[in-house]
Amino acid sequence: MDEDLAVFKACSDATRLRILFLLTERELCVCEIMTVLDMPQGKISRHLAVLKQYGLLTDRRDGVWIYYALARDTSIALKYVTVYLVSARQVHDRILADLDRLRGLASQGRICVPHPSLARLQMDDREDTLGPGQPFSVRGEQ
Amino acid sequence: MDEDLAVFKACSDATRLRILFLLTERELCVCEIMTVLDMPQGKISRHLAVLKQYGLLTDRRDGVWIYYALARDTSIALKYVTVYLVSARQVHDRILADLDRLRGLASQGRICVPHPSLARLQMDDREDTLGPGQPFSVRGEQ
DNA sequence: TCCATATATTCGATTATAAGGATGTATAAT
DNA sequence: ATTATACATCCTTATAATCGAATATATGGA
Repeated sequence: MDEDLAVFKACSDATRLRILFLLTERELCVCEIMTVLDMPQGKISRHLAVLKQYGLLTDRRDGVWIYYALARDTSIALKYVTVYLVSARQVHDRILADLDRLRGLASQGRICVPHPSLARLQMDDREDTLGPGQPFSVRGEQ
Repeated sequence: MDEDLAVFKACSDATRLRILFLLTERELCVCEIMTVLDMPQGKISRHLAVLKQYGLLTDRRDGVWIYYALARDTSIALKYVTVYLVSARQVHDRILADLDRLRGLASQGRICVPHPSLARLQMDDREDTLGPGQPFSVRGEQ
């Protein structure tokens, strides 16, 4: 219950919501997020700390970089919020633009890019939480 | 997107979350909610106003009473939050207790009770948003 | 050891949110 | 008309969240 409340508090900020949407793509380090969102580093770090404290994120250090990823199964609310994120990411223009920028950055290799062997989370697994025939279907992407 | 954010803001308060859980049972008037939650009327009214302003609730006047009900299909986030509410309401002790008190009140006829012909929302319809075999299945209740 | 980079944290100011309590308003009954 | 009920709203205070800017920490390499 309190964890569920924490999930909604974590999601009740526009910047944090955009970060969460980005993290449905794959795990990301701070510099990738701040570049995509074009926001100062301190701001991103603070929001990541909030998200982690509320149990939505895990982090993993790889040398200088710290990669953040969506946590799994830490609360009932997070389960449904994750399904929401995966389903809604192709609906909102701003999120689509964010994801485009993210993919553009990675392909240009302009900033730190995680080792492909380590950086992939099978986020698409989480579609399975929804039954077939959903209005905001995830199939057909990528 | 902004509507989605509004939904999460609306849910990021313990009192409002408890109100939303209560409203998965059926539409309710203010006096029912304040009695079940044992909170002052002004506080409940203010939270209901917030929920309505954020698009989560509809209201309907019936004489002296104003009945609030969960809105439907006003945003993507609300769709998933509603599924969450229906699925999680039998998991959290505090929510179970709230719902028990609500049913107890109604059966004792101690406070205003909506006309049965008007007061029912087919909230169980919303289970259909989830596929079968969910961890927090709704089937088996009532 | 010294430096550059990536990230975290602190500080102070601003703004947002929530609560209690008092008051206002509509409705219904007498 | 008056009164009671159900609800909304305003005001004030207290607390918490957010931000920009600056500073601190940790890592890896020269």
